[in-house]
Amino acid sequence: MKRMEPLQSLGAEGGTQETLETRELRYFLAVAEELHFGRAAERLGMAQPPLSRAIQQLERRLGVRLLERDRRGVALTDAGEVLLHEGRAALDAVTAAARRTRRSAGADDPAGRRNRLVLAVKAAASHELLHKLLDAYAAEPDAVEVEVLPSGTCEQGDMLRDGRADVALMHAPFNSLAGFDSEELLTEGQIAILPARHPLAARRTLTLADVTDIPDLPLARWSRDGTFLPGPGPEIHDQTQLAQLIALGRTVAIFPDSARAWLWAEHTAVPLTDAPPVVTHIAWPAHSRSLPLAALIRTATRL
Amino acid sequence: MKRMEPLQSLGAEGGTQETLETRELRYFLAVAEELHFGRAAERLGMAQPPLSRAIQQLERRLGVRLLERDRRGVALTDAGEVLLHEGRAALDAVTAAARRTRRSAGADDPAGRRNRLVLAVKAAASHELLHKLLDAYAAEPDAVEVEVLPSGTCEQGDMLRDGRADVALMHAPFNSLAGFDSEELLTEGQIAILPARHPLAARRTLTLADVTDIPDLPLARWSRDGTFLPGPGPEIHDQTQLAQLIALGRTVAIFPDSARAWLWAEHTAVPLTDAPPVVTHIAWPAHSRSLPLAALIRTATRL
DNA sequence: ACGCCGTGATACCTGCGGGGTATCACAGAG
DNA sequence: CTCTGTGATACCCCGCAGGTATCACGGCGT
Repeated sequence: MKRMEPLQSLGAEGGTQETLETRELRYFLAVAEELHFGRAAERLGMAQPPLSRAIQQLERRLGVRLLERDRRGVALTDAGEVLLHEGRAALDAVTAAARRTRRSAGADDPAGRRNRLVLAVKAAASHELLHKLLDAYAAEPDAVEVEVLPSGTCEQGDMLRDGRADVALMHAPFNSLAGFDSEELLTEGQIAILPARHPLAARRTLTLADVTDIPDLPLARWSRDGTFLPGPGPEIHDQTQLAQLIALGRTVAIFPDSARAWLWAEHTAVPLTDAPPVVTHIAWPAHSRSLPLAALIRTATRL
Repeated sequence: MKRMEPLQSLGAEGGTQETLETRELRYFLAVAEELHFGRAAERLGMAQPPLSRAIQQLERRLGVRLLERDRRGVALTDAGEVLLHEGRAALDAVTAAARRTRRSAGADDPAGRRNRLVLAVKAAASHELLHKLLDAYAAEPDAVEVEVLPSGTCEQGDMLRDGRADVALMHAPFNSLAGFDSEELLTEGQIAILPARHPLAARRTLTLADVTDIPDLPLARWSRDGTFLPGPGPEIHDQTQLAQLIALGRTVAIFPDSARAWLWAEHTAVPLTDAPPVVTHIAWPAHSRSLPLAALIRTATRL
């Protein structure tokens, strides 16, 4: 019955060898994003004092000053900025690990379907391609369930990073493929979608310059994570709304060729000669080792 | 003085919403790698019973069976396999966050040099290129300190992943660039390095087939994370040792062109006509936002 | 000038849970 | 049938995460 002595050697000069806990990362990210201990604590569902203490302890453990407290709010130091970025990535990786583990056992699915794949797609984009892909994959001998997860404007990358999705259809140059493996699937030109009655709708082709500066037809602005870039055009939340506004002659929009699939009678599509081509890729986390995923990718590439 | 009630709502059906703690990941990885609770506990510097409990609790929290205990050791379930892979990546990301944060404040450097870059290179590869790169970068107006970190055979990727390095020189197809951003720097052919006295050393060119099956000259085997692939050739730990063995007429080796820089008098280099070209890339974590890093990359691309 | 907010920091307390030791249950080997 | 080595249980303890109460203090309104 010899009890083990404390054994926390704790190097004399402030040993900071331990790896961070995700709790500490969560706390720091909350503070770094809010730049306000009170609000951060509220967001975390805890009181402010323990938060302050936890951050201090984190700074001590890292031996690095992360925040400049200025008696009137908080500012990030350079090191804090680094931890904000790196910590986000790390936390995403941790939640991805949990999500994918649960998914592989069907623990996050009401029907308990094991080992399914989640495919993130920009809502209503690449309908044609998606349809063909799903059909072709379903015909494969060892196909697993594929759940199609519609994602907001540009967040397929986030979904791959934090494990909500296993694989995504992404559209260069709108989505960044940085950090993922990917295969090219389809290249298409872009079209301007105009009200059929508008004079420009009669043209055979247009240029970007033609479309971006039409006095009576300001270009629509899409929401990007809830906020809108400033500009004259209407703020668009979903595609139906956009389609209606175009039909009413209030705006123009630029889309890849495949958007012709959902045009209305009051719409006219005119090819843009100088718009950059849109390349649809299938993308997945670079470290993935899933066999069903590999099969899906193989199917996609020989589409 | 109203005390807050417990408030841990804990969803009726076993709420498992929380994000994993890195401690749990560390524990699981240890067990999953050792496939033995006792050894894993020892490696973690703790006793076995708390480890068992922690893993059980992890399984409960995820709602997933990770290990098949079979009264004679332990086996991974499918879900366990997933968590092993994803968890490694996640843990790497967490330690990378800590390392890079500390580095950006100079907290991990005896001299306390802030904001330096760590460049991982395969020891003694691309001498020429590396030299030019460092010189060119040092001449830049806002250059920071660059620490050159020699890395073992193929672990530059690991070093980028876990934050020991910020940027690396990698050699396709030996290193996998998956998951990183990269720019191509240099393409070179490969040469066979032979003992000067060997008959084949007289040839102008050789093919892979010529070199791989020479009865009296078995191809050297490099150590890969401490172990060696089976084969007849000598086991090589470092380049000097290899050079000596070649000089003694005991083995052949295949290297990129730039290896000519360190040849001895007793060596002869013969171009291989059918060896795949080696492409040296500069690679960095895709999510990196560091300005000094961007400057280094810019310098590298215009060599 | 002076109290009044609102900021983050401190002081102090409590309870959960992470970690320890002792022991069990059991499967295979001798 | 014991002996050995596996992971699981039982039980205990104390460290620390988290709570409340309060402080120190910089702006700011009147």
